[in-house]
Amino acid sequence: MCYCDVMPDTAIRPLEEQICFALYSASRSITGRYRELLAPLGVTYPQYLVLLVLWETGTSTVRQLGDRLQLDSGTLSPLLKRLQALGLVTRTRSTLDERVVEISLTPAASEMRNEAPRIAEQICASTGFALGDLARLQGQIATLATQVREFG
Amino acid sequence: MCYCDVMPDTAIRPLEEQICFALYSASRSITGRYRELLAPLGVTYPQYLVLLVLWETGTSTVRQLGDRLQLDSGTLSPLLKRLQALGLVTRTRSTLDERVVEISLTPAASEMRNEAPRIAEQICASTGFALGDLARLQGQIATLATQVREFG
DNA sequence: CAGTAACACATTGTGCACAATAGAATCGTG
DNA sequence: CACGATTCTATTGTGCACAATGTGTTACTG
Repeated sequence: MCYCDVMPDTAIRPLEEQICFALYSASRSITGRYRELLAPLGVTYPQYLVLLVLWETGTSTVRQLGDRLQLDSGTLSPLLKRLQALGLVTRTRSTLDERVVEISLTPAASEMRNEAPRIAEQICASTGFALGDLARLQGQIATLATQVREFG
Repeated sequence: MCYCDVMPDTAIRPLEEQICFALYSASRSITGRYRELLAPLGVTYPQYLVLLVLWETGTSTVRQLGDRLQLDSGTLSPLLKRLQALGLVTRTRSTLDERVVEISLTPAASEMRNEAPRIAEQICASTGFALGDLARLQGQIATLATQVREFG
């Protein structure tokens, strides 16, 4: 019998002691902190994630963005249209493979990259964790996510 | 300077190494696992969280549910109406304070509680973590969330 | 090379999250 | 007791997530 979320007599652990609620709650808390920091830039956290990938790659297909962020086209298609409406990305259909849409940064979005280090720094500070502890924690959470996705 | 999400030369850490993305990604992964397990019961994960609280308290006000789950009425009001439509909760306005709406379990929802231990057990197994490690991880994540909410 | 399978992206519909606002009830203070 | 402030819930509007489906394109296979 598993004692993780369940007590011996089949009583249920309060949600404050369940791993999923911890992840769910923490994710929303830290996303809320990002919301404050990203407000001046006018983008949401999922939009910022797309920019993070594009700052690294320059150009990505919708598929590549989806693989990286674990998001499908149902989420990305409208999100990318909003980024395009904000003048931050361009969407051009590939000439080699007409199924593919390539997403590229505009100069405005490239400029925004300068703000990223300060934002990341403030997020780290908000956690109250030492950097080593934070890295260790991040690694364990990433391992758990991979495990659940692949062998759940 | 913070090295958590930021490299010395102001290069940005790839999102795979950022704590927020780890939380965001892990939360969605494990919620997806819950989705499979909860499908036979016909409820979503946020709805299940409400049931978890009510299995513990029997009756709660909307405010109490919101405090516990860190959700506001904009999220809870429609969610609770859906739970009512499913025949799992009743919503009655308090006679002592007419502003308050009290949420109570129906017998059908009380029955469902028997399924909870098995679900929790399978979630624990899906993580691939030892129970002690899982508890330690859960504690650290909860600490981080509190820190970000209160001192972010 | 014809036909079918696989792939990339978009669309539709449902259900969260959350900000902003509204409306009704209660509380506190003069 | 009056009345302004606070509390509790609901509503509206925007933006994710995700399942299911549709459409056009490319790849495979006989």
